[in-house]
Amino acid sequence: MKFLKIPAATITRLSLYTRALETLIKEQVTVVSSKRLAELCGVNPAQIRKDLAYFGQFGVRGVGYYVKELLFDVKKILGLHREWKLAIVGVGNLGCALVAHENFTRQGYRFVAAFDADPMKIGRKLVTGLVINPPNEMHNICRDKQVEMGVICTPADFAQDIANRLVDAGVKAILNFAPTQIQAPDGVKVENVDFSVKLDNLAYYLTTG
Amino acid sequence: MKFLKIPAATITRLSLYTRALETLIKEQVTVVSSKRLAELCGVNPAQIRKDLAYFGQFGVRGVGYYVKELLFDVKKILGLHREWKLAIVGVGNLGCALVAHENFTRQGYRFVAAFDADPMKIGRKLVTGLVINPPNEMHNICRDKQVEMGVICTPADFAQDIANRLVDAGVKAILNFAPTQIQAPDGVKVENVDFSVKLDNLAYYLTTG
DNA sequence: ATCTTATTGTGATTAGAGGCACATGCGTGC
DNA sequence: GCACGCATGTGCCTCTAATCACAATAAGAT
Ligand SMILES: NC(=O)c1ccc[n+]([C@@H]2O[C@H](COP(=O)([O-])OP(=O)(O)OC[C@H]3O[C@@H](n4cnc5c(N)ncnc54)[C@H](O)[C@@H]3O)[C@@H](O)[C@H]2O)c1
Ligand SMILES: NC(=O)c1ccc[n+]([C@@H]2O[C@H](COP(=O)([O-])OP(=O)(O)OC[C@H]3O[C@@H](n4cnc5c(N)ncnc54)[C@H](O)[C@@H]3O)[C@@H](O)[C@H]2O)c1
Repeated sequence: MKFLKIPAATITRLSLYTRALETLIKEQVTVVSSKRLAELCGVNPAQIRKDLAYFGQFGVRGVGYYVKELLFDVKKILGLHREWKLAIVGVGNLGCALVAHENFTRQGYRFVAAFDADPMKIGRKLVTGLVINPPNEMHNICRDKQVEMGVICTPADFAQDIANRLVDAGVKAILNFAPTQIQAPDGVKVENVDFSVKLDNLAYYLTTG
Repeated sequence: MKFLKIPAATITRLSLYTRALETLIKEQVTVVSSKRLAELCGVNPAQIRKDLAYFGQFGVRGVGYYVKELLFDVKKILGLHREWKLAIVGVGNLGCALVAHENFTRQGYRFVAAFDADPMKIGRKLVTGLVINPPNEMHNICRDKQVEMGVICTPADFAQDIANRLVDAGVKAILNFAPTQIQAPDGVKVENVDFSVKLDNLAYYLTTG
């Protein structure tokens, strides 16, 4: 089981499952069937069972899944049982919103470094107390603070350069908000968050049906 | 051709192609091969040709695609040849960043209405001059201003309620930033933008490889 | 202890998307 | 005006992912 290649879509769904499970916990639900969970997540029940089957057996036949246990297990699979250290590059409108967002902290994502090229911003403190540093210190600071993930919130033109610096600083995972395709060497994972693409999808839908 | 079912992934890629084509125009490139475009977008050349083939023939054999023409055609396919009217609900950190974002305007997405439940915010003007209205005026204002897409930037607990109101106001497309699954009737398209899911993907990658 | 009921885990099946490879056809040069 | 080179458009194949359907099995009732 462990050695099968796991679809990327499965990982994405696992993330969704953790959310649904967290709301179930809030609602004091202790046991959930794949059917019910599937409804909450908008997927097929068999899909859930199969997704989980990649990693082992977590349910009880005839009963379902114990919510708290399953949440624990899925979080562990995803690597959410520990804290992750992030750096943000580009503390503009979007960057500030991200740093301020307290859900991330709750989930174990912590911003431990911030960078911006704007001389007016360097040295200033964010609401969280984080000091903004110049980009040329990225290498040293990221290594010092053991940054594991980099978040790019600069204009698109600089994104590739920033990515290179992050990689150079030993960062192996990048979340890119700039609307551009970033090249990274093997062993470095890049995820893009792209609002306009989503809007374009909606535009297409409204245009064509 | 026109009547085949078109994969969602194709639409997403078309959006990527428009970006690459726009940068090519900036670089004064007039003709591009599927091979070159594929490199820029990080996809397979045949994929590009196939994606375009769903909608017609746009290239010249032995030559490639005329950049400007192709951009025009792809934009038209996506419905980006016109302006779209958006409403934002929840003008917090993220909501403000979105409204302030000038790329959207450049692409033809225009925020024509803003809503927030916070009494301190109602009546205030955003940087764009847009006035913040209370949620109970959503129905009338959206209809008045002919809002076509709704953007949800409220905390997750309120997202479904907001979505219902938007649907009620005739909005047929919703971009949801709240980390929750939204139910909408047939004929209404919901797209989710979910940062934490992307972070979770990175966490999984760093944990498992 | 056995039967019933519910729901998992999974092999088989179906659907679909991506990639290959070649025939098609346009432009250029001779 | 003809031949050659080059990149498109597309049929076919492969591979992957999603769904179905059922056998395995746990809990509770009789
Ligand atoms: N704001 C949005 O809603 C939104 C939506 C979609 C995409 N994006 C993308 O996210 C990115 C940031 O958007 P924003 O609205 O925050 O823009 P912004 O202009 O408010 O902020 C950009 C920040 O990056 C900094 N910066 C510029 N060059 C830099 C460099 N080389 N190194 C470090 N920092 C640098 C600037 O000083 C500024 O603080 C852009 O690529 C934008 O296209 C934003
Ligand atoms: N900020 C981020 O980086 C980030 C990242 C991921 C997800 N999100 C999600 O985006 C959403 C907004 O995030 P944010 O950081 O802007 O939060 P925020 O708290 O800064 O803003 C939320 C806004 O919504 C308003 N609001 C609350 N209830 C409302 C209602 N019923 N009707 C209308 N408005 C209402 C609030 O008054 C506030 O202005 C949240 O769901 C959050 O989880 C944000």
